[in-house]
Amino acid sequence: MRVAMSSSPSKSGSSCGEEDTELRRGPWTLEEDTLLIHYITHHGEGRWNLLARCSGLKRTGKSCRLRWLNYLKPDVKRGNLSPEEQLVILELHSKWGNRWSKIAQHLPGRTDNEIKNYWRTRVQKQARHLKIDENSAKFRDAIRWFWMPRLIQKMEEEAHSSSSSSSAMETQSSPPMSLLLNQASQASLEAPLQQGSLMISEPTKKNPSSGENYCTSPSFSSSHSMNISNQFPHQITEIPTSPYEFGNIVYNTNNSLPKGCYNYYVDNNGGYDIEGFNNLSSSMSTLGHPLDNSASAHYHVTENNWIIQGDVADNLLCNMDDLW
DNA sequence: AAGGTCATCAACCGCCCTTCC
DNA sequence: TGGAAGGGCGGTTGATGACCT
Repeated sequence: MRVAMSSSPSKSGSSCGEEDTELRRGPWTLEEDTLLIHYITHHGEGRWNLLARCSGLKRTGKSCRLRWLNYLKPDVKRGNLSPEEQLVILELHSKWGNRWSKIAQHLPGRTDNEIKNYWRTRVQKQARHLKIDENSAKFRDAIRWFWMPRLIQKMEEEAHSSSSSSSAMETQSSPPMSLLLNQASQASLEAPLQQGSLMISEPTKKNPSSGENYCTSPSFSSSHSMNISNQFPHQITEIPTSPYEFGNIVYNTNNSLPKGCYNYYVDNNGGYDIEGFNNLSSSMSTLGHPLDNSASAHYHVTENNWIIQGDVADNLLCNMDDLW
């Protein structure tokens, strides 16, 4: 069937009277919204073409459905995506690609359209800025190694700020983080192309590399640990065997954490810049860092843990607050 | 202040699958 | 069983507002 966006009336039988000759298009008016809400309130969802005919709306069934699902439905969330939600999107997109509706199932209140728009306007934009193919392993690694840790950092920051202001409020507003991440983890288990699961752990107290207590920037009392189980990521090329640095960012491997763990440590500084990221990216590529774009080799994450730490990373990385 | 550019997002399009008759 | 209708999904477009010069 092809829904003709034309003025031709429906051929199917209908008890809802005469059809109009002109179907409306474009932005919905308040009157149309009210009409749609009123109709669905009394008749429920579904049978969208019938709804379109019977409600008096001069819209196609598809248009009505889209308007309801993406905008009018009571449980649709409005406003910016939280860092937790962004993290889930990044994680699930790495598994499923552009399966927006499937990803949306794990983000209560968010629509596939919203997630798709987010990806196109934010994520793809960064790929363009970095001059990296959005589908490349390099870009996926950039997301995993820098942007996801940054989101985790923001989540921690928000958790700290909300806990300091009101623990009661936190229990009201924070559950989506654990909920969503659990869902992402569960989704990973269900995914046919399973590449890993994702969870947020309690802050690690020790630097796994040195065994010493790990200390981030003064304004941030705990490090962030992101554990991602094995089989992930599959594109990464080679692993450094000893710590090495870029500016104040240290890359390290160690075997002190349980196999299957994949840890990021990010400091609390923001204010990154695109150029810095590009420099970092190219530097890492020359040394065979995961940002290397070679797809021929495989990274066995079960044997390694990476550390990224520093206190003036703002000179090296993108400004995540601007990016996201 | 005005015009140009860019980013965002609601809405539409076309394809495809499922359900119904 | 096959065609029509209903509905879902990913890709794309265009209106609008923010920002810049």
